Amino acid sequence: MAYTSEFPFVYLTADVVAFSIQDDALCTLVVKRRDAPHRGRWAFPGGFVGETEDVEKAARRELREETGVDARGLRLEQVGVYTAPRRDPRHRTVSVAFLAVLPADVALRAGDDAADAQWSPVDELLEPRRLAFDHGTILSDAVDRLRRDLERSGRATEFLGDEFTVAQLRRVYEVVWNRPLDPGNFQRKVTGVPGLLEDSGYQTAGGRGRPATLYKAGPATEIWPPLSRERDR
Amino acid sequence: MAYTSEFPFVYLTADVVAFSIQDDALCTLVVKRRDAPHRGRWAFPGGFVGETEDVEKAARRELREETGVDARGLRLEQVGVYTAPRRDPRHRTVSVAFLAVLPADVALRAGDDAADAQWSPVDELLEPRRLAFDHGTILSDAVDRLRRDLERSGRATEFLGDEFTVAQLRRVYEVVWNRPLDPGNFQRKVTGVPGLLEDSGYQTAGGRGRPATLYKAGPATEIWPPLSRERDR
DNA sequence: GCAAAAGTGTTAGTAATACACCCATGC
DNA sequence: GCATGGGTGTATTACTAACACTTTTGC
Repeated sequence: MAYTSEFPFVYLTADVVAFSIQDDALCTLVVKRRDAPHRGRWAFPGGFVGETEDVEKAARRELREETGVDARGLRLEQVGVYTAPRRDPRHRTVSVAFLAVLPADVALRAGDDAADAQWSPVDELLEPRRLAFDHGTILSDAVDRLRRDLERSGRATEFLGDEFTVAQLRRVYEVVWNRPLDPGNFQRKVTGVPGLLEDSGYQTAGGRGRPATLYKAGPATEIWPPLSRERDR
Repeated sequence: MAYTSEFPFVYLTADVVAFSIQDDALCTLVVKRRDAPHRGRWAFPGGFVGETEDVEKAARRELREETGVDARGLRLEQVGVYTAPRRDPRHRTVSVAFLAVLPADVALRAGDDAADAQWSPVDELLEPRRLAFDHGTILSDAVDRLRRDLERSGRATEFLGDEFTVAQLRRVYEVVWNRPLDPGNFQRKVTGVPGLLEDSGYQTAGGRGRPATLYKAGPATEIWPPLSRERDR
């Protein structure tokens, strides 16, 4: 027994909701729980924060340990904190949830703490009781945040590799927002934001149709005016 | 010594950033700290969350205990969680920050835990070292959130009483955004959002100029298209 | 009447939308 | 040639922004 306290305390954990697009579906990285509670169910990679460890750093560490994804240089964004008194039946545990975006081709490797790690479609995970603890709520909040982010930020490029076409970027938006976008208007919009996309000088080759310009993500982080996803609901 | 743990733990606190407009300035409710650390400096009302207590409930309780503000029915919104290992020098403490909006005329009463409670202008509190702990960062985040909220939500009415004029509502926006708005365009915009404002049937009397219609907040919670504050920076 | 504040009209510019159309490639 | 997807042109509609103008009060 190593720690004592005069006051009630809580455990602090960090969880990572890592998105990517697999087979044209928005997916998140989940690991199968090996131990009780919720043994055998899926959960987001995450775990206890070290005594003097930064929460964001703990999130990166857990992501690497449980899934093999190297999170150095990955942008983590705080989604929220989950604090319900009985959300973990063992002891009160407060979880800080982070959102991350990964390209489709990252390599996975299940770690020691997890029986398995895999990409699962968000649609399936949002069905009742698919996820352990309150991770369904966390996922729902994270998806909302991601959808909003894409309106004003250039984050969508993080779903893609270093070089990509406008059509690939549009596909990201269509999958995340679950609605079709007009190819022509999208093209004009994103190429018109100063600093958002940089022409790599290369083009696609070998596909059907006219070759497309390959772009790199530019220095701009904000899209103004924002892309609209709601106007015509 | 009441509590023991095998693992490192943290204390959980809830803090409330309560905004109101006093003398045409955006203010937040702060209390003077009676004890170390940061004795004598200003901090947001807040404190430890009870063992089985909901965090949001703790926030309401602390607001009432430390400032005398009755927080029943008040809308609290999570701003974020603050977790830096040394943010409290005594022991690692994780704070969940909430944002609230109050009308200008709420009654204050300093509570047991605080030597004093008062409204202070945000501009002053944002100066270096005015606030205890990392409350300067919390305030900065809360102000950003508030400014964004006003773009799309009808929250601005919470700064006012039950009945108010369009000019008073516009003044709220001008103070929070710190920029002038065109009276005519603002009028058209807010009265044009279905369900945002409801005509109370009354008018102002006794002031200079033409009497204004008194409105009540309507059921609409979303302003679409949003009010724009950035287009012409 | 005059000042002041509420509220409306008008116009120009900007952006979103829909969709026609041309371009460049594989086959 | 034809199909396919990349990319541009263009008309319509919607909204913003600027500001002139009318309305209704106190003095």
